[in-house]
Amino acid sequence: MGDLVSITTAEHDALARLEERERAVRRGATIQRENDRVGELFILKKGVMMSSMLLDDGSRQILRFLFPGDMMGLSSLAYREAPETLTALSDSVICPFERAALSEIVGAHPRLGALMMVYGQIERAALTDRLAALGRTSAKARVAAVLIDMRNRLRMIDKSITDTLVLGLTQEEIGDATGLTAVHVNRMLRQLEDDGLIAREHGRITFANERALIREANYVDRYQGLDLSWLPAAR
Amino acid sequence: MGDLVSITTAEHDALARLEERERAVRRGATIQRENDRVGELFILKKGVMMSSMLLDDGSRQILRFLFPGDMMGLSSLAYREAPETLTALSDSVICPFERAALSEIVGAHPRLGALMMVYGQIERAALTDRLAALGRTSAKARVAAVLIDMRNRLRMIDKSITDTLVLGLTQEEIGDATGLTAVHVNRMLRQLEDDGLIAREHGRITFANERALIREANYVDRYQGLDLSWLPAAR
DNA sequence: CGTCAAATTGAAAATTATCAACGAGAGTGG
DNA sequence: CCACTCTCGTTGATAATTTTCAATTTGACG
Repeated sequence: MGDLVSITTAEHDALARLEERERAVRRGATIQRENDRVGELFILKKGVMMSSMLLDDGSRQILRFLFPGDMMGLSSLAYREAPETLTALSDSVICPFERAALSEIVGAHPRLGALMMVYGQIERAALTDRLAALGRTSAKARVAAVLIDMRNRLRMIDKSITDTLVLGLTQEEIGDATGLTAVHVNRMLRQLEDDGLIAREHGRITFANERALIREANYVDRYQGLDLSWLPAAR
Repeated sequence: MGDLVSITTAEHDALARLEERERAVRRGATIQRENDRVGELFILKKGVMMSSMLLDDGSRQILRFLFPGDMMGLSSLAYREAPETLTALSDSVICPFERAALSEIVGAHPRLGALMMVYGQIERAALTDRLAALGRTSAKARVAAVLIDMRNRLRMIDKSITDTLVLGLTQEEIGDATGLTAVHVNRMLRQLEDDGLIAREHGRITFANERALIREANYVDRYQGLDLSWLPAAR
């Protein structure tokens, strides 16, 4: 949240209290399973995770990739049972906390409450972008969008990333995020490569023509264009 | 919100202040256009509306259908420019209000702030369900899901609706919501009819086999299974 | 070196889109 | 009251996209 607006010491301390406890999570481990009774909320401190849903026929839809600083399991605020599954894509560190801790913070620091609403709207915009992508864009565009999104969000943690990245996703995972089969993801990656938009060597992807890739993907960066001028003063 | 939890008089009055101004909107009219500078937020008081996005190639994705009681344009809380378009599907009445009004309410009534977060999570779950549907279910299932969802949400306003409803959507609109063409929506409706799951006569749809329809659609009602026991006491 | 998950490729099948035509019903102006 | 027009729904034929199935190949790692 500190990336959105500058935070006072008191606010910082309040947020830090959410991160008092830490828990390491291994790649592949699930910390919240769909339809299980919900428990804690989490902040992702280190690593990459994903939120997903499983359908009756066994297929999986990845809803969102999660990066350090993201809050996870907010559905506990509304539901008795979790609507989504949370799984680590890399070895990660999470900070579990209670719903009550959130209530307290928002009570004591109204501006942080407002920031959470902002955070919620950014997430919402990201979800609706993906909805539009799944509903109305080609397989190639959807794969391109995942690549760009991954790059941008990884860059928020590690500024050194520019046009080359290690995805850390299998083609099956890309397929589960884009609503495609792993086989077709493979073909789309090859097409993007043949078109000269990307280059690949061992799981490392280079953006050979970033502008064209962004155009191909219909990509909009939802961490841009924010307007936080209305936020209440810090207290 | 009063449907979620019982509301005190003070809370009720605070919310009523958001609905002081009213504005009638004609079917087809747009009250917020994508990429336009955002202005007010709205509560839908009467009628049915939709939120949608337009893609570069001119195709449209309907993100969500909106019913009385829904808040609209919350993206103004985060963005300078609107990420989605808001359009009336029937003659409607909306109540515009300012961001500041929301801040005040949340400041004065923490429990209403918490309820807004709950509301946000319900919306989120609805969006992720649709994401999974677009990514991983068949055309027939997606069309069935729209029918059931419409029925359930209309029933929240009008309890007399049980197994028959007037959709109020063209097949093109159903297509824009499900990521299909109008032609294919037509064929899927015919299939659902041939399968004996629904019956149709003039735009009126009857659920002939509700259980099978829900199974076909993979439908989960996100207004069920809420847990609001953690909410702070009213103040 | 052996093993196993992941990536790659080809061929065939299934799903969905596109194109084109026609019909039914609702308003509109003469 | 009668063309006329327009949107919406319907249907058939064909094309494009994506999946499925079945092999291989590659690379990482014990």
